[in-house]
Amino acid sequence: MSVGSLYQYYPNRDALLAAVLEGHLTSIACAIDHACREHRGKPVSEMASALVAAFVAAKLRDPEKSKALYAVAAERGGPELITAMQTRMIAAIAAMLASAADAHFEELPVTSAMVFSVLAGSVRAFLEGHAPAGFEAHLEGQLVRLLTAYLQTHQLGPAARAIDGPVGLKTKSPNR
Amino acid sequence: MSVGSLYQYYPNRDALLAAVLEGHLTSIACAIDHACREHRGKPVSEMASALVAAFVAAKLRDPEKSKALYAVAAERGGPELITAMQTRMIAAIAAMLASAADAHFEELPVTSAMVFSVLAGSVRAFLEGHAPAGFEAHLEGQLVRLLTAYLQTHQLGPAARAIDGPVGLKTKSPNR
DNA sequence: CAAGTATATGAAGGATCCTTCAGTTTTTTG
DNA sequence: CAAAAAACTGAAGGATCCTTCATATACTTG
Repeated sequence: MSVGSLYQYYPNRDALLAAVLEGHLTSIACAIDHACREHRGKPVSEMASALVAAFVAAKLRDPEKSKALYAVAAERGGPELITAMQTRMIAAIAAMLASAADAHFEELPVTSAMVFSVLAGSVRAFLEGHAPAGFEAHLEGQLVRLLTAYLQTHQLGPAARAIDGPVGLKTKSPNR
Repeated sequence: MSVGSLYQYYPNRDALLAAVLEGHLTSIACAIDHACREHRGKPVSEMASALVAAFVAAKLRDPEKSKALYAVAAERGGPELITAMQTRMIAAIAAMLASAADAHFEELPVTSAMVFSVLAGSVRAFLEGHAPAGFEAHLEGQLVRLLTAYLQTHQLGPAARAIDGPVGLKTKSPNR
């Protein structure tokens, strides 16, 4: 494909890159949407697994593309697109979390945003190659462990989680 | 300061930006180093608090600068600098974690890298403005909660943590 | 198959950004 | 204070990248 042809489909460089970025983000948002809808009402550990699996699979389907688009994300129009898609994904996560069988989230928006930012941040660090060698094998497993632990921090008290909960944590303010 | 003067101190644009980036990364690495050394032998919850506090404070000291440097980090020379500094910080975290009073880490390099990537990723997401409004107030607290929960996933069994441990988790493979 | 339409191509023009350097200002020295 | 050294300045030159457009190719239609 030649330079001139591109300008027949997009008015300028920014529009072209924005379109590519939008396609990429949309496919990821759809994957997250789907995973979240499929796992409503499940325990948080399953939610964490599903979310991590969906996000990692979507991002690593074409690692080169994902990586290259990080540069585009910072250019004109990028931040707006990202914010919009991110809002959508965080909403999907919030809807799923709200239905958790074994946890209740006092500050759903904050928790959802946190979950998403951890997912996106870790995968980005990995893709940009800053991660130590051999990290790929551990990424998904560690993310599941991390998010499960975080979400279980919000677990319901002994009375409510009698059905299937593992040995519990304190319900609130876990540190200090 | 004029354009010409800059070229009296740096041979070219890349060298100038690399110097600024290096200064920034060094100050952050020092903050992490210090926090890690100060908290050896402590329980993991205190380690998490200290790490989060140090990293967040260092990154948010000059938010505009931190944010602008993300762009530089992707340019020529950036990735090398980042990788070097990151290796240093992950090593510091590993040294601290290895001395935890209430936990043992089977795969120290993986866990340390994970902790760092979560810290860096979340703060970046926040700085780039993709985070929802009012997230600033929650960032630090949520990060502490998240990392504490993750690290406590590696807690020693009932026998070994008799000294001060809270109600424990399973020692290994916490999900599925 | 000829004429018409849609799409493809890449060299040339223009815009933007990096770098240089001749001349000026400030500081130091004897 | 005069002379020399050091540091500063910004317009001009050069390099790189974005965009256009005249021309070529491929496809459609009657």
